[in-house]
Amino acid sequence: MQSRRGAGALVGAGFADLDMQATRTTDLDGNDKVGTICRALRRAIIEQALEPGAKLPEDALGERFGVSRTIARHALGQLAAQGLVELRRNRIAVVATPSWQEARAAFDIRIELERLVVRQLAGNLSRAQIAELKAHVDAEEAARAGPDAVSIRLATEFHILLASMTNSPILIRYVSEVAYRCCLTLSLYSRPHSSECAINEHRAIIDALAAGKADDVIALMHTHLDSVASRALLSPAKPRERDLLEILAPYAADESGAGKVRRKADLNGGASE
Amino acid sequence: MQSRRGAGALVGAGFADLDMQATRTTDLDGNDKVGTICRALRRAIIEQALEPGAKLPEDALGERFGVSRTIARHALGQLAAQGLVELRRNRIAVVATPSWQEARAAFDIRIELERLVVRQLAGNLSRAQIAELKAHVDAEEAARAGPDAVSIRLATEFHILLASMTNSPILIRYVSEVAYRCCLTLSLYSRPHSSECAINEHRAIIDALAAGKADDVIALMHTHLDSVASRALLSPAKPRERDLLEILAPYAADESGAGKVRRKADLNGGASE
DNA sequence: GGCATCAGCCTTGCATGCAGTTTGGTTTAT
DNA sequence: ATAAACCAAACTGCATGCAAGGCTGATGCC
Repeated sequence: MQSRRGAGALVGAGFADLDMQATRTTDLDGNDKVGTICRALRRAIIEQALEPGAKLPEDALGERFGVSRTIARHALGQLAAQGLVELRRNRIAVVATPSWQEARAAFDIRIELERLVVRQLAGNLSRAQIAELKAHVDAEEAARAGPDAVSIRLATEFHILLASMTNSPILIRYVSEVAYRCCLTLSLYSRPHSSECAINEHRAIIDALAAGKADDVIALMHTHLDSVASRALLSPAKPRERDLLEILAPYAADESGAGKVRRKADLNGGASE
Repeated sequence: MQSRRGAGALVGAGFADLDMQATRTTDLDGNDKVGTICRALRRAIIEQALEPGAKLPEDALGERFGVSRTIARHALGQLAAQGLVELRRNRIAVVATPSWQEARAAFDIRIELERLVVRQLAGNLSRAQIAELKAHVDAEEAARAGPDAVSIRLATEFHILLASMTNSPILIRYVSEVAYRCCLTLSLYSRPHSSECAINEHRAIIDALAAGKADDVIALMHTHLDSVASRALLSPAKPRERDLLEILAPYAADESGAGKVRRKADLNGGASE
């Protein structure tokens, strides 16, 4: 046994069912144990089982996945390279907590990358591929009954599925990475997910892709991603649990006027600094 | 000591002067030993001291940099995540050898990303930043006398310098990564580097940025990168040492001409051993 | 009572050791 | 002589052990 104390940090985070699942994505990670941990952690992150800021001690990870710290450490390094984890020297790794500006930048990048995807794909999809896309959207539809986390993951994976049809490893990788990053930001800034419109937009994109109308697809994808970003990032700062100092600011100075809600949050809220 | 055989693989690769240099770039890598090795290796790769396909045994790396295999391994993992190194299970890591299609895709992505950069930067640069850019181009100019490798590196770093002025960590990172990848492909497919035009184009971009004419800058950057890509990737396939089968094809049927060059050494020797 | 100091544990940083896989040369059988 | 089999060295995959740095709670001082 190697755990000392931190094991508890992860135990409650909902790992029960995603240990060895390690399904597709693409091949952002290898096929070895490191890759397994990466996929499991990423999935936990994008499904919000691990919220931004959650601690990821090497010991606990290693114990949980039945590997040594060495491997857990390596996996954290990979996830850090993908921007999902923050690694500070001599400190416990944590799930990344992108700022609002970073989130916005990620969406901007994503829009450009996915423009490349649909530009290349428009009119070049096989019948089987179109069927696969439609099946995925059907799965999204079905998942509306389930938890939001799954809907969000499926919506993200729709875009990754699209990218994977380009057969361009680089494009696939960057789209995957940035899509996951965007997905991560949703858990930070987005209000309860409303997926119905996204699903319709996905269907529209598929139709336009099948019709081969490149310009239309590009426009559709752009507005789709833009609206996703807008829904997610509407308020320049809606720090859920991000900055303890900001959260507690309203409570800080009101020893007297107990009923008041001092909107200190506007400070970094409006200015979006 | 820990080297067994492969130590020699790297000794001849020109590491003498780039061990602990570990200059800026941005913060693609950490500040620790792993980051040091990453930066050194990346620099060796983009300066073509390590050609695509060169072997990178963990032992040799560790010995050369005075660290254990663990660290060397981690560094290789990071570089693999950035696409500069290829990692196959149970096999020696090698410098990445992107296909022509991948190279083209990398340039396409780069064009989009750098469009974001200049769009954001146009008209928003301080006097000091403009001076810094001009100084960099001057350095490029000065480096024309030196080896091509340095010119290529400086040209790449001009773009990274631009990106770093956006203050968007994500954009900086992706531009850096993809720029390095493109730089790597130059050593595969490009003919002897001709840098004079690139330098002029860089100056033009700076001027347009300073003038704040966003559309002009975007167009300039686009044509600049496009021409770089064209110069580099003009011939859809010019495999320098890539495909052993292709290289040896001419030699296949001539047992008679014995006085020819003893190509045995170039087989795997040209790259690493 | 409040604040600075400090000690001990938790955690990371890194090296080393062992086991399994690949490699390339040698041996052996045809 | 050729090709299959084999064997030893090299290399990777991974776990473990030790030292150093950060965090937490306790102690002492103001």
